[in-house]
Amino acid sequence: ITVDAFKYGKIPHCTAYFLSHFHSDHYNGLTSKWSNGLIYCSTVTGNLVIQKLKVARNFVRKLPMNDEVSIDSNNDITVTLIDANHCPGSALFLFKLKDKSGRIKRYLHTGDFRACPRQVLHSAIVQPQNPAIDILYLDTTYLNPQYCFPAQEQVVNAVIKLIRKAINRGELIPMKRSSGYNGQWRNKQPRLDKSQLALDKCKILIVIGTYLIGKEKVFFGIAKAFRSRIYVTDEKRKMLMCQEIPGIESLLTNDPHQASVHVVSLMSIKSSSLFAYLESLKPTFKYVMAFRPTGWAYKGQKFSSSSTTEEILNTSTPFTIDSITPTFSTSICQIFGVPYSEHSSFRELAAFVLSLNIRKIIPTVNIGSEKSRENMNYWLDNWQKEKDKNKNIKVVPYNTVDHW
DNA sequence: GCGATCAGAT
DNA sequence: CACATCTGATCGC
Repeated sequence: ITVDAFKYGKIPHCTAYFLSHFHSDHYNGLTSKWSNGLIYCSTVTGNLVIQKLKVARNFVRKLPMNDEVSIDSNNDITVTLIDANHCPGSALFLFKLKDKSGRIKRYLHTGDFRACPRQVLHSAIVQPQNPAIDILYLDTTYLNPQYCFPAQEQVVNAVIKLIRKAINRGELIPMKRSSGYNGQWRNKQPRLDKSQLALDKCKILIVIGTYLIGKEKVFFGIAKAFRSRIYVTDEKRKMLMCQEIPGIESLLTNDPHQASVHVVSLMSIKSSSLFAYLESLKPTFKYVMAFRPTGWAYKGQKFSSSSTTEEILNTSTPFTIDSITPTFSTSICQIFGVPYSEHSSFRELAAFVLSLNIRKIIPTVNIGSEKSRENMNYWLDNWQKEKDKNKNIKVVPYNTVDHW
């Protein structure tokens, strides 16, 4: 069995190639010519592999979420897919492998994930009902105390409030950029009556930067709040159609003038491109507010190596409308980085590891340098020892199953 | 002239 | 600087 290992071509003795989610750094090497073995993944990821990469159908095995399924004739290998909360179709893989003596070994591979209580509450792994996980392969992208961004929901709500504030004003809100020069501001104060309190009426365009797949909750959330349709390219529409979201088609449009919320590539969120974009959409739009959702956008309080586990778990990360500052701001164009992450924060990694009984943890990200491996192991060892002290392991307390 | 690989930008 | 690309240059055939 391998996970996200397509760039090596045929791997000796590998009979099952698993794909955790549809991001290119994970499916790298998978092309229409693939014939090295069966690919196992979620339904959504499978749809994308067939649609986008044109991999032959008979090489793709779409697996259901949450059910334990056997992948060999002897029933010696089973897998259970758990929603990874990363991008649509992303999954954690729980493998159970029976060895020659009949003992079952459990391996949990997180792929890329944003840890949440729902995952550790899954009947296949919840403590204390389940045996220990022998090996956890962990997405350690933000396993560093400086990464303490807020919940996705909080970020989306703050963005909606910021947009509403601009609508109420009838134009963009003058804001200080985090550093450097801002362009000239006009003095005019538009006056709006109530009928004009909508994005299209005040000609404000909302632009969201995304990759091929991911950040859907940001643009669906904004579109819903302001009753706007969503402009996407035909390419992006195809990607979204693979996700089997009910009623999605009436929300999308390929006419940029028919939607106040536009989804574009993250790379086109820069001032030069946005001015040109705005110009091309005259006179439908006069202003543009652009958002780049990314994990590193948060400048909040940080933990240090002296922080106790209790501090880490109990420290919240406040995020409100006032936390949002533009990286670029003129009277017609603003760009905001918002800490909307699809990887676990440092805190969430702590909560995830502390909620499970794990024999051994193998980090899968930031493993290039010795220094970084040492730092990560420091925290992982701390949390593992913490559990040894308390003996009985249980799920770290939470308010909602959606996030710690 | 094509694909593979890599530096660079965002 | 992380992320997950995308673009453009360079290398090999």
